[in-house]
Amino acid sequence: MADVQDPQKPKTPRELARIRTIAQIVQLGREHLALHGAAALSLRAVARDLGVVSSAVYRYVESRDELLTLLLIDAYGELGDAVDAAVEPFPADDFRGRFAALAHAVREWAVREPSRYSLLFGSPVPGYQAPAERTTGPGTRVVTCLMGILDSAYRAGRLAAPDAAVVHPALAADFEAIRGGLDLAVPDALLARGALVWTSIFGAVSFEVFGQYGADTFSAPDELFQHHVDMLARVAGFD
Amino acid sequence: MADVQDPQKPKTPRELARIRTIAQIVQLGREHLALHGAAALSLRAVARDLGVVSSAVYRYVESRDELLTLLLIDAYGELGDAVDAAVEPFPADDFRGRFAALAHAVREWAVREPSRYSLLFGSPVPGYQAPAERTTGPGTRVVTCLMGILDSAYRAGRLAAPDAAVVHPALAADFEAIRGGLDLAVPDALLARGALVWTSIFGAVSFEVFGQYGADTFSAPDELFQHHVDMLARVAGFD
DNA sequence: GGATTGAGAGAGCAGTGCTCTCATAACCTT
DNA sequence: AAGGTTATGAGAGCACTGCTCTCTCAATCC
Repeated sequence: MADVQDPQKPKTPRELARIRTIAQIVQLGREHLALHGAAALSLRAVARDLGVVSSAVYRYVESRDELLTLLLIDAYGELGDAVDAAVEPFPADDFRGRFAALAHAVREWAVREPSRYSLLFGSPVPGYQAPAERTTGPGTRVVTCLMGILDSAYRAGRLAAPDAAVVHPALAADFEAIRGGLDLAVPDALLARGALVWTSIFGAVSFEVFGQYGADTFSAPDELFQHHVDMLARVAGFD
Repeated sequence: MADVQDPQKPKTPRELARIRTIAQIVQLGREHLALHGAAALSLRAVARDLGVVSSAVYRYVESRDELLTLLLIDAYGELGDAVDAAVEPFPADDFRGRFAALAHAVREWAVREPSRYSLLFGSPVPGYQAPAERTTGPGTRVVTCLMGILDSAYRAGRLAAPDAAVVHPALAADFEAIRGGLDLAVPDALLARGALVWTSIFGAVSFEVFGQYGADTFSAPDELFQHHVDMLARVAGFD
């Protein structure tokens, strides 16, 4: 039997049909997610839209949580693509520009896809725990990109020196692991600054998307975010 | 009939019993919320714990959303109390200390009550819209406290001057409204800095509570947050 | 004491996730 | 091409959800 793991699988028709059906389910799930939100995502409703009885869907998707995981990966991928596409046009040495592009790309995607952003960065769906081994890869694309920009700027000598604040020794090992994992050169203090900037971007986006600012507190959210990004670029140490 | 609005209502026994029952329902809801999370909050389960059939609960609580609103207000109140209690012991002119106390109080409450923190600052529960007129009051206690600290520091001349970044004119009206509403004196640029610090604190707390940092990326989350607060105090302009 | 009213029970509707069995059609092998 | 295998979908069913309705009864008020 030749069912050793050959990378070029011949794909029987049945396998192809299966893949197509799963893609349809994910697509429908994506629409339901965008329309009604994560917790309202119903396998039965997806089945109805697929023109099939609910139990049939379980042939393709193990459970509702499994579908959520698929949609999670799907959304992480799109966000990562959006960020990459926004950063790429800027010259490699325009660190500030790339940083600002990243931040605005995150925000724009979040505003465009609030339900999917909520799935990624909102409160965890109750009873659902994302399987780390399948989601950490796509889930770390944005922070990897951000840290890459910081690191390049540091290597180019274009990142302001760390301020007085000393990084607590208990964090040294963690930072060293991050540095190793992402192949970075930035010292601890700058890495900590990067982490703060990272959380701040998502804090600002989440406040806006989740409506924490209040109904009509800010009539010009674009300009508010722009200003935040300006300040964060300064915090990060760009030029 | 003397049912004009007299502030000292005599409280008939029935009214008292009703209030007691509602308090019991909220208490049970709080426990369910803490244990199983917001979306898993079930009126039927609360009814079971109350030793009563589900329809009976509807005599006291209009709907599941109504119960969520009660729990929302409840949680906002507790968070506000925690923050106030943490800030209060510091001398009125130790602005940096009060600021740090506020930040740590938020984080500690969030870590202690992740489900309730999620209800307040996580993705909105699907299909549920918090009634602004009942939640904005308790919901703004923390930011009011923060802005109060900033404002006091500013009035005392203990807040660093704003950096070069110019605040976009489109934001002027919004900032003016906030200033008026909270009776503040801080100029736009410092208010914007305050907003950034505010979102950054909650961004960092949310990342930690919602597990966005990754499973065991940081072995010393306390020290990481401490460092973030140090940096944010600098950003805010304390001393 | 009698009328009123509020509380709880119970049935019921429409929806959910998920499991099971059964028939059938598509597929692969000989 | 025939026959065995298997993936697929249907349907029933269980336990749960929110919520509505009606009915009964006891507590309260006058």
